[in-house]
Amino acid sequence: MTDREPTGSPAPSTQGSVIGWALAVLLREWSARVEDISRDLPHGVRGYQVLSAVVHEAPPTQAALAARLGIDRTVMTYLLDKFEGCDLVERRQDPADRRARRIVPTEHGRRVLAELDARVARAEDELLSGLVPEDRRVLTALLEHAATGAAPGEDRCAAAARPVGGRTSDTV
Amino acid sequence: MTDREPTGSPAPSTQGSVIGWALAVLLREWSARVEDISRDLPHGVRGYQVLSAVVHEAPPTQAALAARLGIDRTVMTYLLDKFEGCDLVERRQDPADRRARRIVPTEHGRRVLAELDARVARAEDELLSGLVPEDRRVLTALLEHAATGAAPGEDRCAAAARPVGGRTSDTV
DNA sequence: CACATATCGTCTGCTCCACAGATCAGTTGT
DNA sequence: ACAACTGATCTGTGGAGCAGACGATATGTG
Repeated sequence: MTDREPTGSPAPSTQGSVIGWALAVLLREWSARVEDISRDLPHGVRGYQVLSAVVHEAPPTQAALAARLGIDRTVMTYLLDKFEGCDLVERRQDPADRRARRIVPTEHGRRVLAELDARVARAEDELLSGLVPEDRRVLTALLEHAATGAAPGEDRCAAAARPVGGRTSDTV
Repeated sequence: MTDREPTGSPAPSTQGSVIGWALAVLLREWSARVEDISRDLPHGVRGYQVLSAVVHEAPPTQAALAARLGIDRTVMTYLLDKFEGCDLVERRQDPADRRARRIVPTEHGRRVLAELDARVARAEDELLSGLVPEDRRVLTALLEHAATGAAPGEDRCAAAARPVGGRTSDTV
């Protein structure tokens, strides 16, 4: 009986991890909408993310693409298989390194993505309809900045400064 | 071969959906860290979210809890089974409606969550280490606001004002 | 040049988890 | 009292992801 509750909500929802819940809710809603939009793509949301990364980021290799999206290599394999089958991307042997495959979008893939991007932009705008446009821009900018800083491969060592050992074992 | 597509799009600086990628990266990193922290809990990250919701939000019924976290009812059942087995929560029959179970945390559950919350707070702070404290607060506030507005069940009708019909049929 | 080691992509087997459907218990309306 | 509904649980199934092994290529070393 250390903390005897005052019978009722002691404090509003300020305590606890708001971030985790908010991220989960937003990503779930975003995924649901984008899933709805990119229903024709082989793997729905994931397919959109892959195609978007291929076109906009132009990752040098298949592994780099997988790493950026947090997808396993083996998954990326059969994912791109279907993409090739749908004439959205092509696998070309990199002449410099014949092990690697360069993933290049086809013309069809570009057109499809352009259309999807437009619709996704609208969906995102609707998703954040609770915020005034100014706040939407701020949120997007901060989100991108935070994600860039938190993405694996950026500055891993910063995490080692923590007292108790956290996630220093699993991720190599 | 840079995509020069003068069709409509004025080619904004960072085209493509930044939001989706950023949300995915942040949630993935958040989950990895919280997974590491709440390794003793039955279901890792999900377990933390459930326990957190039970304590902080005190949802009236099991179904409400599931809805808030976006978890299926059937999943919630065996999830709470393990939680009861670990003496973290209790299922009590609601005297008003004997079908419903009130999920109440045990004293042990409260203590465990308090400790986890502290560690998660530190992890979140580290996750957003790329932002200055001021921006962290802004991001958290906007995130919560956006999630509250976008969460299903809050104001669904606001979405119905859109021109083209999008996901107005599937979700209950 | 021969050899060892690392990387890239693919394939295989396994496990685990989420969703659908049926079921039981209890409530509400007429 | 009966029907219709909701809350929670149980069961079966399918798919998806991960670990591990494998062929192909590149690179470093003596």
